Amino acid sequence: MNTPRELDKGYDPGGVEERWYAYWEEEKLFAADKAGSENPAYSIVIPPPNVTGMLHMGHALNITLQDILCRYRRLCGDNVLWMPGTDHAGIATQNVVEKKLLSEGTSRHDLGREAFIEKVWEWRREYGGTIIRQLKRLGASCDWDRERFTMDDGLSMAVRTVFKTLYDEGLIYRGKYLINWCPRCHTAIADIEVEYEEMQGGLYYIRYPFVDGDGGLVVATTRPETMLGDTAVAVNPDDERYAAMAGRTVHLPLTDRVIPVIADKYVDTSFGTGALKITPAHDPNDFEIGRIHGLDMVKVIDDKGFMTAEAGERFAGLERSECRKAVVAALDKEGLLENQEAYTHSVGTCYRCHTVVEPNLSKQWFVNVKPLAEKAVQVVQDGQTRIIPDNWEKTYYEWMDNIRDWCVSRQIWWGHRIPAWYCDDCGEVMVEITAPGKCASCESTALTRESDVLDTWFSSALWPFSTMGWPEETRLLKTFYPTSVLVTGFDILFFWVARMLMMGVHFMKAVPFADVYIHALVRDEDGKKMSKSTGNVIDPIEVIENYGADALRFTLAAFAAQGRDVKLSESRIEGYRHFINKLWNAARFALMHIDDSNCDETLSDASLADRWILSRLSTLRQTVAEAIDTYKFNEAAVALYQFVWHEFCDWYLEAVKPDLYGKKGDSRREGSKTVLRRVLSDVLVMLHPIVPFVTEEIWHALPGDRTSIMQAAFPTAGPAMVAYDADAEAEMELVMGVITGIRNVRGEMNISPSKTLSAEVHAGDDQTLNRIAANEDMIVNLARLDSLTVTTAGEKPKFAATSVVGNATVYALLEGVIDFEKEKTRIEKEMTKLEKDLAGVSGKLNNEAFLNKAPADVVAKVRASHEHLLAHREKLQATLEKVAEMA
RNA sequence: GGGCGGGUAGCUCAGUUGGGAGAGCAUCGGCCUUACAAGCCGAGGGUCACAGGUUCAAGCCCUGUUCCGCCCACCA
Repeated sequence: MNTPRELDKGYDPGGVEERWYAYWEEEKLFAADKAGSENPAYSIVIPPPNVTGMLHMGHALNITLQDILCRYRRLCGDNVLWMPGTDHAGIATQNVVEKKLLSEGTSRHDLGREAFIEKVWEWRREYGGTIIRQLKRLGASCDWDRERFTMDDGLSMAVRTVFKTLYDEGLIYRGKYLINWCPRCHTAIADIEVEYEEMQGGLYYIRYPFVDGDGGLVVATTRPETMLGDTAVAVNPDDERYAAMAGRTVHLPLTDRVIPVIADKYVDTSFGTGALKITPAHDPNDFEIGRIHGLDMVKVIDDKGFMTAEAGERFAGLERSECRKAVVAALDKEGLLENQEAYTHSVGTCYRCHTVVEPNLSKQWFVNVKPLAEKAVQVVQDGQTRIIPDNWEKTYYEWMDNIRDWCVSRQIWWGHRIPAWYCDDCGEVMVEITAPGKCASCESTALTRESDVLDTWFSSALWPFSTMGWPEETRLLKTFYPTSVLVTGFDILFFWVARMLMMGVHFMKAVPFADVYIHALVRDEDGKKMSKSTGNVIDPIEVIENYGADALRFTLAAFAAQGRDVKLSESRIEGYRHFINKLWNAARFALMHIDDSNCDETLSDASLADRWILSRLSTLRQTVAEAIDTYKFNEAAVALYQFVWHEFCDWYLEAVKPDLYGKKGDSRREGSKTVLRRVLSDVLVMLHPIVPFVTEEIWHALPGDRTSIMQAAFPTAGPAMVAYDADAEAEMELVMGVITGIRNVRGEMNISPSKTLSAEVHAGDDQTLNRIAANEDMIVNLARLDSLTVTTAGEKPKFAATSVVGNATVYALLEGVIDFEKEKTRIEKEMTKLEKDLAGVSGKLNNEAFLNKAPADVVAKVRASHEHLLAHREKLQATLEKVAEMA
């Protein structure tokens, strides 16, 4: 293909995106570890979205940043593995499928465990691909042939191996403790899965009459229904009001039980009445006190949130909130409710369904994570894993230092079933990777498998190595573990990142990732976080349909400043869509001129504009590479935006038009065509990680046989023509200044762009004179002049508007047009600004301390600036006087 | 109670060896200039939350105050 393909007038992402994505997949361009690859390995494991998930802005940001890194690294020649997959999301998925069953008039209990699990797999086959398809629409360049699911056989093997190993090491145990119970999901949940919400409630003051003698103790509680399970009242031994009462007994109202008054320093004398009711089976702190004092544990609320028989005949069977009302009414009736006041406090809720959790006594499996946490803290302290931005390190340490045992068993059906078996005959507990045939103790074959499954995060914690084939020693592990970076939001720092570090260090003897890049959270308009379950999500797919995936990606990248949350605005996305279109049109223009012949790596004839844009390009190359290397995605995006729009389009393309439209075969024309092609092609490659679709589309319109832009190389120090050129930059700045000065006059004086002007420049030195004279054509062209005269000095032309640029004074000749009043105002305005700058600079130079203590280069800079300002003012002053005469 | 982040143009936000206050959108004025009106050329707009300190020099470093947001702990 020798002639450039013609591009449509405006960029329409529809169609283009699907076409190129299909092409990339067909060509296997996302595949890692292609045969013979000896290149440096670079790997990322995707934070696996829930299989039930729908793409939200949090995903979009997360995926975009990873995709930028992966695409960039591929362009740099690395052997890149981006491991994709989804999470089985135990509770979330079970909820979804249960809801579906409900709408079909059945339930999981009707089906039974096995049939239900089969239903979930069916659901997964039918709907589980949604989130993956959505990631693809965003452009994610994962190695899809390696896609994993946390319930895959291989991952299941990893889970069982880890479980057994930790059990054998004594780090996993089973026991009856007070855990957080969700009555709706009907399962235990871990401490960090409890979300606290402020709620309006009441504080109830209840009198517990003494058994011997008159009076009683009054306690305050927010949960009167739990009093039915009280087994003591505690007072602080240092509390003069109550100390003597310890050891006495009280009647537990509404029951026929008698409970002791005990002394414990835990009691806060300043809260409520200073006397605390103790319900060991339904409050974590009471549980602790109960253990210390050997109190009975009376469970009055069952697993579904209803009162048990132990709550007494009057209340058994009531739902817990109904029971609260009933208890309050009963107490009131018996005259034992002393007082009742409104009270706001935070209440724990289930992070999945936001039902109020019930602390409940229950037999569960736990991981003793402390020993694992210590090692995981160490590797961060050692710098084996860097957390970026590093202020998250503190949060990480804080949590790890105060970590408590992790309750990993869940009373649901969907998930990794705990690999433990109980002997029906002797009660022996066996933890094995595969089912034991008989009891290790009594040889009975009557074994029952544990019915609980594992917390979803247990399998997620193994993700960096389980996806690569562990416990097998695979080539994948050898090549790509530890991974290069983990990109994630801080909301799952504890849920996921910390646990991966613990498991990775423990089982692989190596950190799971060298870097952890923590990005901001995309919040909704109220500043609340968008969550999978609350449904307050903005749909990125809609944004993609309205603006294109590239516009969304560029916006997210430009927003991704470290340490700040993202609040998306429609107008911002629209602005970046305009940028995509700008790039498109610049390419269209370029393609009108470049052809197969201008691929030269050397330049025989370069104009100032050519040398200047190549110099700017060399700086851009460094800026972009450095920005991506340090996860400053916004800096990369902004630098590219600035270059493409305001340097390449605004100046370079306009400046080279006369050359391009010039005579065929002219060396200047050929030179510019070569530069044009070089810049466009380099910029496309640099932009590709951020906006993959439009860059691929343009890339293929370039002349010559093209492979994918994904197979191009990120611009490096060669070729020689792309180099920093201080001289070109200085000269171009002067020329741009002259042009801008004249344009400014036009604007301020309301002179139509269609009216051509003449101008005169008086240059103060030879270099300035030569530079301006050498670029007369560019100035005439871009300032829309009909003629330009350049001299070393001279009188100010009578009818002229003036601007001062460097060591030159530019006069736009305006005979018959000039409004001297206006001109006077214009110059005075500039003068005011100038005086202000001058005052600042003079102040410094008059300050001896500054001259003595500031670094020499700074002083020199200020001196130079001072001289420039003085010269500038002098020129303006002279002009102003002349203008004032005319006005 | 502990910790973290933030307060910069009308809005959304960039801004690190401390030395020039910036971008996008919005606003105002002028343009169909053959890549682009999704565009072009100009312009206006600031007590960098407040108060003190360090420094020759502070949006940036330190202290205090205040407001907003988030996380953790406690919550009888």
